[in-house]
Amino acid sequence: MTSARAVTSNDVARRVGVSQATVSVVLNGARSNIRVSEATRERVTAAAAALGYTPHLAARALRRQRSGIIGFVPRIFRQTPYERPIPYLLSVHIARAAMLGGYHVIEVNAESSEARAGGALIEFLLGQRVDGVIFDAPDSAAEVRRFVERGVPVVQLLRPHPVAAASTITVDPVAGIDGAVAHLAALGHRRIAFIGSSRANPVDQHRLDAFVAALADRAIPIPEAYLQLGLTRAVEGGYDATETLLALPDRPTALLIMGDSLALGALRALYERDVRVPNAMSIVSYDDAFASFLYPPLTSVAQPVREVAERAVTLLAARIEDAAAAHPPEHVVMPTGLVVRASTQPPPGAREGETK
Amino acid sequence: MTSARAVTSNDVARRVGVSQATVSVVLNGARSNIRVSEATRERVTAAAAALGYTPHLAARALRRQRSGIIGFVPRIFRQTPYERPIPYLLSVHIARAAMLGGYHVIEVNAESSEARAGGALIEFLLGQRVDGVIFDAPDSAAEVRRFVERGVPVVQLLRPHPVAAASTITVDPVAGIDGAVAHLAALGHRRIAFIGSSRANPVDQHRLDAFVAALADRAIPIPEAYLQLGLTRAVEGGYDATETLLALPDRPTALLIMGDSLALGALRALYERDVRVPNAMSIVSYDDAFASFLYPPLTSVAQPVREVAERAVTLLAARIEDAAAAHPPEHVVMPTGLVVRASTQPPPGAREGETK
DNA sequence: TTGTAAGCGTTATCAG
DNA sequence: CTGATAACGCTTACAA
Repeated sequence: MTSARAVTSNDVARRVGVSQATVSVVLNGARSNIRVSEATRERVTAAAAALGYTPHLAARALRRQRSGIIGFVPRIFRQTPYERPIPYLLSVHIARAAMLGGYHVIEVNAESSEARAGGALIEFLLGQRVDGVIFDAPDSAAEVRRFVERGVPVVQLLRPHPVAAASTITVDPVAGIDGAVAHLAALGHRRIAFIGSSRANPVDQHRLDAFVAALADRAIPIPEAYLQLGLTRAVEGGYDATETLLALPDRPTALLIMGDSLALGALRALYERDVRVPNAMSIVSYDDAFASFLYPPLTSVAQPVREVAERAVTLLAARIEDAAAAHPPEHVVMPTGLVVRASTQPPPGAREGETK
Repeated sequence: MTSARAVTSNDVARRVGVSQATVSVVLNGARSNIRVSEATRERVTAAAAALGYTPHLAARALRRQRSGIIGFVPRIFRQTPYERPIPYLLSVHIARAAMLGGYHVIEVNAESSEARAGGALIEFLLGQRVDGVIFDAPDSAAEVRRFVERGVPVVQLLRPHPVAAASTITVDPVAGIDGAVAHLAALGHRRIAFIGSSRANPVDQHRLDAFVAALADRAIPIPEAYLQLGLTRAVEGGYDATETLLALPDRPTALLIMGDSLALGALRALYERDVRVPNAMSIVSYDDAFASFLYPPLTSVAQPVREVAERAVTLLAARIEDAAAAHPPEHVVMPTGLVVRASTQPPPGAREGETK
């Protein structure tokens, strides 16, 4: 019932009647020129399969001075997974891209800031001697530096901290947000409100700026009350902001909402008040994570999450596989785009009339 | 710019002017009785901190013959968390519980059956010499056996395969489903439809049986057309099933839906046809994963996901930490319960009248 | 109280 | 073409 000691390359060697080194050479494929006869090669692979041999990765990592592992540190949880769709998608795509590149991913999750503050998760990745690390919106610059200091290649995604030697891959919201405003304006909307996060983070500020600029370009006025910022709790934040907007004397006809989770809350507020989407209110979300699953399927500003993930992996792989070369940090910026679905329509009284 | 070799316990030792073994003893805390003087202890810990020493886990695992890692193999991906809510929650709770128990979790994900079939993920966990494995609805019994054969403790969650030596933690749907039917019946519903998966899996069969039995107990008839089974794609499956039910001449007044994702699709179909929930149609979902975020917040049969996760970890920990003892497989069954929210109401013409 | 040394399972560098 | 052999960084008897 208890585990007999796991089978080692030595066991395989003994069974074939060959040295352990030969087993290693055979099993590592075409490395170090083809020096083994076809006959022994076959006997070795057969024996390995028969015994169910699986190389001990820890031993290999120790010897090779390379773990073959990329660490992934997603942003801290808020509430439930359903309120953090982007890190989830990143996780999926990073794992896939890494496997294609011959790496494995170890993802460390903390459900709270405190759990993370202890540093146990970071310490775990350091202890595993990960070959590279991907941060999604790191908690602090200090976390990032832990790796940089040790010469571990790091790439920060989406909401980077300013750390000199770390690469970043971010998304430029301008094209998507301008596209969204253009789309709404073309439909005839002139009362467009914005639901977003506080301006504390430059990324959020950037989105807001893009929105304000897009309105200005089209000479669309923007009352102060149309800017709903500083939301903390995702779904509930969207709900509250929408309630506030609906109570306004001059209610907006369209909402630009900085996240699918926020949009979920907004939809709820609208349903409750019987404000139909898109008939009475148009909605555009940001993320395009699960926007297509909602009813109505939401027009959304799409972040190229998959491309970001793939780029992150190839960027790390290049640094890992040629550690000797100088690798100045790269700063990649990827574009956003608009996906039009069923949540946008001309505003209520514009059905047949001015398109302006 | 390139990584100087990572700092080892040897480096720490040299800096303090003490043997490497002493460093190891100090840093492993109170293990192997207190044999080091307070003075050297302090100098060692100080030096370790100063140098930023992090033990090389691979080396430790090699020596200790224990990785300190629990593997988690969630069921195969479907797109977003909204289509696979349960494994997502399991992941969160397993990671938390493991950390509390002094373990780390490595979770391996495949976005498709093919990616998994290659066995690279399983091979990775075997190679890491995980101390134990948690499967969430394993893909095949063969996967599970790979670990059992090697004496690695295994626990299968929710949808186990019949593998002799593996423990299981499952959920009994009866209490929750009977509770749901009782709740609907008490509200006056007599036309209750069921949206679920094919009967291929015993777990799904069990849920269906529970539903049929609950109806029989209350002498509520169940037309064949009210059983919508064999759905494959989660959100879309719920949508299609609901459309079919709405087209029936004798339309149901309540839906019992075997998953939050299915319910998401159902809600969409209902919104599209302007069937108001709960006024014109009552809905109960199964899972209670994100049921509370939808509008209206759904009455739902709750699976004790967190308890399942915690139990899985403690079960494994017991086996890992006392490998010598005989550990017959355990088969834990946990109960479900009903959470009443806003998606259930008396059926349309029963507002004031017969309750029976 | 501390140091020495063996060995965990690999890979890689040598000779043969 | 193949076999010794020396690390990799750590834990743990055992010796001093």
